[in-house]
Amino acid sequence: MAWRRERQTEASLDTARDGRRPTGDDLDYAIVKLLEVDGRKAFSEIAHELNVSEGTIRNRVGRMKEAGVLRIVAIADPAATEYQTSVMLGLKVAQGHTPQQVAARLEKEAFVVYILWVAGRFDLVVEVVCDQQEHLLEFLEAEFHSAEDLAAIEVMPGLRNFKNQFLLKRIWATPKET
Amino acid sequence: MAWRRERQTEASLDTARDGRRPTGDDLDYAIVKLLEVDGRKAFSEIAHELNVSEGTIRNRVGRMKEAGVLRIVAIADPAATEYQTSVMLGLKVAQGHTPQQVAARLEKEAFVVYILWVAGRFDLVVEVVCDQQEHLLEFLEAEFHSAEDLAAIEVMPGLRNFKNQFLLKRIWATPKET
DNA sequence: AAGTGGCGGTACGAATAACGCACTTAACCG
DNA sequence: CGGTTAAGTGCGTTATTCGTACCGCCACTT
Repeated sequence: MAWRRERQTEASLDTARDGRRPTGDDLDYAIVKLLEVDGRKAFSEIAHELNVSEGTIRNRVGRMKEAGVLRIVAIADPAATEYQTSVMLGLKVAQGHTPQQVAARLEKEAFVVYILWVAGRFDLVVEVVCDQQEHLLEFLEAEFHSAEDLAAIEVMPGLRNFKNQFLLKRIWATPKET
Repeated sequence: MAWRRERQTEASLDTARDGRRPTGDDLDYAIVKLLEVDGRKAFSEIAHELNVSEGTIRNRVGRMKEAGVLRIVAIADPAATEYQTSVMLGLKVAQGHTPQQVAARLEKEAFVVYILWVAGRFDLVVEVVCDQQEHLLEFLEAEFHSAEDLAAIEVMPGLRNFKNQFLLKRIWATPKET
């Protein structure tokens, strides 16, 4: 869990009331968990459920949104939504480099929507989504084929997507709100 | 897009006022577009922007949620969230079967969160997410290793996920709200 | 062609929730 | 040990949502 924050000192709060309430990072986590089910759930309700004040929920959610770790969005029916197919890449990391390093590099690229470190034939499985074919080719050339930290690249063009439980490929484009 | 509805008869409404306002299906679509950016946007604001009453937005959103074509959820940043690592499968479809057929079969499985038909070494790239290891093994055995429509399976256990722009792996499980 | 039922939109008061701000508490740091 | 900062809380104000009744339109009935 990367919900770590700095302060871990709130054990006091925990015992402050009977109905144990989440402390520190767990609070953020608990809030997210509730919001994942219903993104419009009232802060006051959440506050009541977690035994904290409404203001706290508001602050935490605001902070998380600000920090970019949380977004509340509408999702239209996957069956009704069409998303462009992408490219799947199977990468073998070159000697002297680590999957982490490569992942760290690729992570920053907007076209890269998914990076998974795996065991087996590849080291990394990466999905790239791009609107225009030209961009894609340029991108592959620049970031993959001419990369020194890769020993082998296998490009598997996406032909059709049958299922995608996550979607939401590029909605993140407009981060500012209100 | 499957935003089609029945009634297309509201052309009258369209011209009823100066600031043209979305008609019929377009209204739903416009609402979704706004909510995709900010899932917590006030109905009253949306109403004002689209030149309809707040109640209408409320009704529409409620109906869409009811119908299951719309969900408003929180999404946590992949980098901050830890989700159990999954298994990536590279599948080669057996002679006499098609990727579509196999995909259609796998699509129904809850553990399967992603299916992509690709060109290259594999026919299908499939991601499986599962809480418990045992379930996963059983599942692989039952649905993949003993499947007749597959010629080859390559299992690539996920070691670590560096980026996942979509997430939302299993949230759809609880469709009802409030 | 009038009657009628259903569906969707609107209006408006009551109930709720969110916001802004001042205040308290607790940790951190010379 | 005070000063400083960051987070949580309480509360009055503002804004939004909810409940409900009403209206208009269309389709279907007889």
